[in-house]
Amino acid sequence: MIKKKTKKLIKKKAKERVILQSPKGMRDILPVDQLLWEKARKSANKIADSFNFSRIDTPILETADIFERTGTGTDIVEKQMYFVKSRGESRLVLRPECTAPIMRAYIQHGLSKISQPIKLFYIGPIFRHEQPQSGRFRQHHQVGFEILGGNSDPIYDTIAILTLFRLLEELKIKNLIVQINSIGCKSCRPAYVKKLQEYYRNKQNKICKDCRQRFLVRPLRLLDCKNETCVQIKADAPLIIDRLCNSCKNHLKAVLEHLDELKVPYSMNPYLVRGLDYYNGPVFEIFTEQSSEINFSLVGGGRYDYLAEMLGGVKTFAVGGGMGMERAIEVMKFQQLSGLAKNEPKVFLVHIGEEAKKKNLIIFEELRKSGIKVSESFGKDSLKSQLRAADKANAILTLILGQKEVFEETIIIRNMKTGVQETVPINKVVDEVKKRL
RNA sequence: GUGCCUAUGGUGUAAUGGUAACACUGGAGUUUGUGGUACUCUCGACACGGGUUCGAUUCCCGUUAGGCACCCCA
Repeated sequence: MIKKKTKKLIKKKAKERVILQSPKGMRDILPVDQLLWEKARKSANKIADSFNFSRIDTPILETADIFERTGTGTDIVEKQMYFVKSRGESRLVLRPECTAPIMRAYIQHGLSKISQPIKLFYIGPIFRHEQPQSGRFRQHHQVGFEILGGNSDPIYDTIAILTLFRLLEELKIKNLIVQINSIGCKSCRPAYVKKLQEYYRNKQNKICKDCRQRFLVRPLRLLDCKNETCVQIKADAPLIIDRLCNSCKNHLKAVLEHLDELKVPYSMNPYLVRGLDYYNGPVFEIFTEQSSEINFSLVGGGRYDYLAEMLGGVKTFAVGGGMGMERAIEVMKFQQLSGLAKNEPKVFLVHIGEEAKKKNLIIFEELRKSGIKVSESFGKDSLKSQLRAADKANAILTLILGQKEVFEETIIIRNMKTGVQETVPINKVVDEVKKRL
């Protein structure tokens, strides 16, 4: 007994360290993955630029209000927001999405007063307290494109879809398909919902528990259920695309025609709905086909003409969508499309002796200033280990400086591929290196 | 939030009721001024807490994290 206690105490003392772990569902992005992230960010910037979207950054914290006003009845807002303890009285949350904050900024800064529509894009982290899974995190990053203001021309829906589609293409992701649906507007959706509820009313005892809940709160979600009997019942349920008003019907039709002309592959998904309440009209998601391992959507979006009013602004036509960066990167890895070239050093510095090391520091600066990427392992002293390091760094040339060379004011240039070495005057080293690269 | 599965060095894997093996990686070296192959040496782990036991990395419970499904979503 005593023995055990003592032992545990010793063990405890030895292990008296904090258990360091990133919070659940939140990950470090390590150097090995940064190339992919860099690629994703660069591509987003490139696409944004070519489609004339301007960058906007909004705070990571927002007052809870703006989400609560725009997402009543949605899980994202009701169950998944992170509240931040702060000194003031305002209730702050980590943003669970970016569309509402951007609309907030649009209203707050009077962006409706400049030429419309205004095209905005963003890249940043968002936070949702949900159960992590592959492709699902509590902190994830989205890049999104929003078109605010102007009229509700279907061409803008098309551009929103096209921009995100081209971004995925730019990331070399293959087998893309857009899924599209329309969820109607204020004039046709209520009538449809009524019809849907009528259909389900006498089937209450057949559908699952969740669906009975949905029946009351969010009837559109009835169409999302994967429960076996629910799926059967769903098959005969009225579909919203059959009951759209003329305006919504024509709007959707126009978008589809544009997509046809652009040869963007799409399929109608009459069961597609959105997680947030402010959407109307066409909604879309983008998937990759064929991979059973990846069954999540990479992009989601739609039209949200009611959002501005919900936030207390005037009616503003708007459409947009976002791409999940983690998911896109996951697919890039899965499809092995990484083929990204690291910017590797061209020249490696090797020293023998203290004098040479000092001198090498100067040469390091000279080369660096003249735009040559140079690496070293100043902390190692043996020639062998330094050359080994040069090899691992994939250097093209290695500059070897020993005592003899310091004395003679020369330096050895070694071609790492051929092994050929030449001795050159040290004051011409930059030119000599450039000549050989 | 619910259910099921998992947890051993940095990575990928072993084995065991008596404190852990292998490979890769990292570090040092193979007579000291020459890398990429080979060889030698070396650093490095039983997620955390509790219980059963003479003794737990191993069995049990809890926590945490990861995976999968549901919910939902990018």
